[in-house]
Amino acid sequence: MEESENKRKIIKILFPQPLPTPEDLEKKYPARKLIDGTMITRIAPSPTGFMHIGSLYTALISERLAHQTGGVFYLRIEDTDKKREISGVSNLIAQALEHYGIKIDEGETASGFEIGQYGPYKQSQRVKIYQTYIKFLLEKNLAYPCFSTNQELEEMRDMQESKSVRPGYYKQWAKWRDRSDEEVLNALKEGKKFVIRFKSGGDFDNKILIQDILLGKRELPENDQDIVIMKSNGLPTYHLAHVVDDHLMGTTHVIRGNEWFPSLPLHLQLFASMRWQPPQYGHIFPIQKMEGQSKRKLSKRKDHEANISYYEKQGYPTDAVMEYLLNLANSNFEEWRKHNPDENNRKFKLTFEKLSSSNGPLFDFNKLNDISKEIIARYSSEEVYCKCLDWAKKYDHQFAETMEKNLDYMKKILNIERRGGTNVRKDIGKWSNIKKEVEYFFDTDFNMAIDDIAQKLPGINPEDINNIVDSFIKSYNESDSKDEWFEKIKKISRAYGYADSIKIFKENPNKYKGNVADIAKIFRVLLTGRTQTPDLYSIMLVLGKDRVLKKLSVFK
RNA sequence: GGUCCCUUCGUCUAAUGGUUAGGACAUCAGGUUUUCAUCCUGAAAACAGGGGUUCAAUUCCCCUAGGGACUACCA
Repeated sequence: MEESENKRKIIKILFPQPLPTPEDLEKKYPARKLIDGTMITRIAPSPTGFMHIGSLYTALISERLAHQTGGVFYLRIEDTDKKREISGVSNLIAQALEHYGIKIDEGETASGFEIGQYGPYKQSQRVKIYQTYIKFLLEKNLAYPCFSTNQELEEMRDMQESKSVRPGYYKQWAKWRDRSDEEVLNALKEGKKFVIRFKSGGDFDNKILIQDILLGKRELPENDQDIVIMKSNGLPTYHLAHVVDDHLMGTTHVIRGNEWFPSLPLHLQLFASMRWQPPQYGHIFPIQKMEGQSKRKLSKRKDHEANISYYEKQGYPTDAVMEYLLNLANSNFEEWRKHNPDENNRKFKLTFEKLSSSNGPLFDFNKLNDISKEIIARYSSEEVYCKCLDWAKKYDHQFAETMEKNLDYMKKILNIERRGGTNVRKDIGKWSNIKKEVEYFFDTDFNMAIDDIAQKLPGINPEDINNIVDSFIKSYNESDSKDEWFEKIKKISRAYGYADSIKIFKENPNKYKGNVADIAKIFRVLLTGRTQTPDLYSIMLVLGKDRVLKKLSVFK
């Protein structure tokens, strides 16, 4: 009798302020009405830096699954670690999600407003909720205060290591687990710092059977660690917050990184001790990178491509990044895209079954670039112009200015080999490439060194070059049709001992100095400084007579 | 150290108790195109190793190796 009296005292000291009861909270956050198969999913990042490509990946998967099943996808900010938090980042996450077209139904949106009935969606604003359940666990004798100092814990760990026993705070190592209420009261009166620990009933030698959506049936040892559920600053740890929030917010499927897999027994234990139904879990592998001989997780610090803002800075269309990730998630996406080239990728049905359970994939820029080129090739020149301009306004002001000043000219340039025809150009993979691709259209003071030119035109007699250019200039007429224009090129080819078609040249390679492609190459190099460009005729048309002549005459 | 996960072309992956182990990207070589591209065709390229089970194993089982995750008052 006296014992429970003391216990009440302890709880009163621990939580002097009034708290809602678990019943209050159940009423405030009623279970969601679900139809069979509806999924409620979430993304729950911690605002400790930029948004990781892996978070975007899990967000994408979670969102698609929720919305495909008529469910809800929400954003919850896990900001219980005040030391590592970087202010302003939480909204960056919402903005990033919006930027990539991942629609959240609940949580703080990009504009800063919170929507949804199950909020607040920021854990730091839910402290009372967590404390309600911590108090509940204390009352049920499923939790207890622990006054061990960091130093004591460290010493304990060293001891465990030296005896080579499993480290941690459990069983006989859990010093405060079975202290009397008097001792606890005394410690509190002395004003000692404390945390609240979960009192685990688990045994490490027992195995529990779990069912992961992606990994299937697995066995894990029971959790016997008395893990901290409330830190000394009164905030909950991830484990407690996860269990409370995902229960109250009605999450049905938790998709998260597989670094959480080992703590699954703990989470299930917590759900059980609250008598709650746990959600279904799916643990996905992180996107990795090769370093030397070994793979490793994409690191926030070391790898610029870990940060999703990298892709924006580079100017990859958001769809390209999304489709690349979709492709990683379900490899049959590729097949679907092939048969549905013009569909919005939202029409693609993402499935758990196809979600790979293999090791973490290596990030493949070749693949991203390819996907991106295909996507950009499908855009009209108008779209290319607008999207590129949007990008340049943010990341290349000078180029943005150039684009705006030369709006019509720029559109003409971008329109070359892009009018929805069958032979669309696929050489632009990201907006930051465009500048280089159109450079020569603006470079009127073209002053390429003669040596450079000769280098790009090996095997062609410099004197010939001179004469060929001369003949061309003499016959050049800006209003020539493509056929007329090419006829002139052919004529020049013949005049200087070059075959006027590749076919003819191949029939008698020894008869000619080269073929019409070599002649075209001369003009290509002189006009653009490069050997690979879009259609030459179109380029000249867009450049206009003045620029063409200026560029050609520079060589003289 | 302990616990757990993973392993098919360079990369992402498909499939299967019996297949010439399929596709995509990348690479290379041809071809079409009046130039450059696009496009088309083709080539090279993989079941980590060793044991079982089986008429038959890449597929099932075991071991080994390699890789990864976790082992915080971080998430």
